[in-house]
Amino acid sequence: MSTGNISRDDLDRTARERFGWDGLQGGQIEAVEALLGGRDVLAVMPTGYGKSAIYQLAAALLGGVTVVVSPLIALQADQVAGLAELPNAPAAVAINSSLRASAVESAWEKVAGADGGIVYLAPEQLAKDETVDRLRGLGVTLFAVDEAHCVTAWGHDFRPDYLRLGDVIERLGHPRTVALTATGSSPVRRDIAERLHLRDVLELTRGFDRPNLWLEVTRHVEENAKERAVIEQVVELAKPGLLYVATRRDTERYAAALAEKGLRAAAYHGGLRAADRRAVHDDFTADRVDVVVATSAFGMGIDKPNVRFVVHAAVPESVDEYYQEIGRAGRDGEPAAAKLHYRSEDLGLRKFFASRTPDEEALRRVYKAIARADKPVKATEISKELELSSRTVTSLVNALADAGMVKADRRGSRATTTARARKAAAAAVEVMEERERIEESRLEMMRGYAETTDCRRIFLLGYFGEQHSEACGNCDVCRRSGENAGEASAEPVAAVTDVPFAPQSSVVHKEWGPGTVMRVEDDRLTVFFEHEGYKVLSLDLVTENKLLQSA
DNA sequence: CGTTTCGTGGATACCCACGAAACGGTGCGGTATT
Repeated sequence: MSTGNISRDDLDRTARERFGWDGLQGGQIEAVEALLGGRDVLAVMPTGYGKSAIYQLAAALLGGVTVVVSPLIALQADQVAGLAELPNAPAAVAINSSLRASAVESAWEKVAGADGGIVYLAPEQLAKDETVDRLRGLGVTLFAVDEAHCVTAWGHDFRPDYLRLGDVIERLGHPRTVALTATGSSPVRRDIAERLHLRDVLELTRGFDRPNLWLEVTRHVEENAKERAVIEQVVELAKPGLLYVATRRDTERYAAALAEKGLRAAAYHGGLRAADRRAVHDDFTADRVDVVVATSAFGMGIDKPNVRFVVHAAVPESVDEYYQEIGRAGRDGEPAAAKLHYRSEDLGLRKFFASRTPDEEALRRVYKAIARADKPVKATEISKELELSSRTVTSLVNALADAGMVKADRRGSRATTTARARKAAAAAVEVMEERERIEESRLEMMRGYAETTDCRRIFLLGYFGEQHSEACGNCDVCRRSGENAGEASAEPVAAVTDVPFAPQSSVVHKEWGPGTVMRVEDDRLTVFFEHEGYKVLSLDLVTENKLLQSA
């Protein structure tokens, strides 16, 4: 099929005739046009905005084989089922470990047909040479990465195959690539674009501000008092809603407490059996429960319009994650509440999850084991030989790879330098420490949100690189300042002008190196430094000591 | 980093105080076992 001269009418017609969609939104049209024109696309749009339509429509117009990388097998199954119901949508299959060998064969045959089709794969499938070779044989016309923030959030030691998607894209001859996510601050977006090796990328951000969400933070000193307040609040709020907690045990505890108050409450976490998870998901979708009490496992693929609240009993790991989680409320545009219960002690658990205390000794041993072999060494071999857990080895190998000391793929790891073990380990330690600094700075920004004395929406949008100067009037801070002024409307914050460093501009710090200005206030700057993470700088000190140069 | 659980010592209180140790999130795939 021709890719050069497709008009918007053609797009609309295809959307209607093949998918049964009534109309396309602005960002969707631009994204599809860019893909047809051969550009890569990074689309940042909320769930429910129609991100999947972008690659589905492009797949139909381009023909051939489209690969969709998606993190959860359950989501893939839903997408495949959804496409199967449409009159003339492309053939779609999901290939994963639940299929028998014969089912895998017939799935491949289905997309190898004349019109091609869509193959949903988890990144782990693409880590196998067999899968990549097969795709190369078929010829991939479009590569889509759904929930693309997983590349940064999950790649380093949890699901390392995310980090290797960039290489997979290269090995497939770099077909046009689209990355889709519902949230992502600009450092996250940049990381996605870099890790996936996106080229000539069109970045589209749509539907970011959510003015119908009421934003509120309640601070607590005592854990018990916090728990009581959370339960009382959830009982009061209009249903249905979501309560996010920090641990699996808390999901059970809070759900039991809410049930005792007469609510239909269900606990949800990653440790539940697949069937139970599915049941909670379905019950929530069908309004058979009032509240789901969940860890961060609950959320992806939830597209429910009438969620009236998202309450957090503890802080999540970053503002990126927080925004993603509260974004599940009020999709219907009606008023909804995003309420955070904050104890500074709760940051401790997140700090623990972010900690990556590098073991230099273990790094040296791992590097030696890789360097002395004359062929690639697998993580499991290293793990056995050195009596380290495979998780530990994976994380150490990834650090060595990020430091440029080894090259890792599915066959195993090879040394790429002749550096001595001591030097290689030191470089990897530096990488791990840098990652920990960045993670902790992201957490510090979450503290910043919880403790801010300014309009919460200005803070959130500023974190995502959108400079707003007018207070929103729909958060607890604005309401309080409105009351103090004896006025209904909040005091507008003075617009910041005449600042030498504009938001999103690139700068270089004397000590911390390159960074991007995220937010400008009248007396301070928030800058994201590539190797340090977020830092808040006093504007006076920056000016006096010439700490920052424009880059 | 903070909270909960466990073990011990000392006490005789219908077990308490204290310190050490354990635990804490996100999912894929493939193999072994019913």
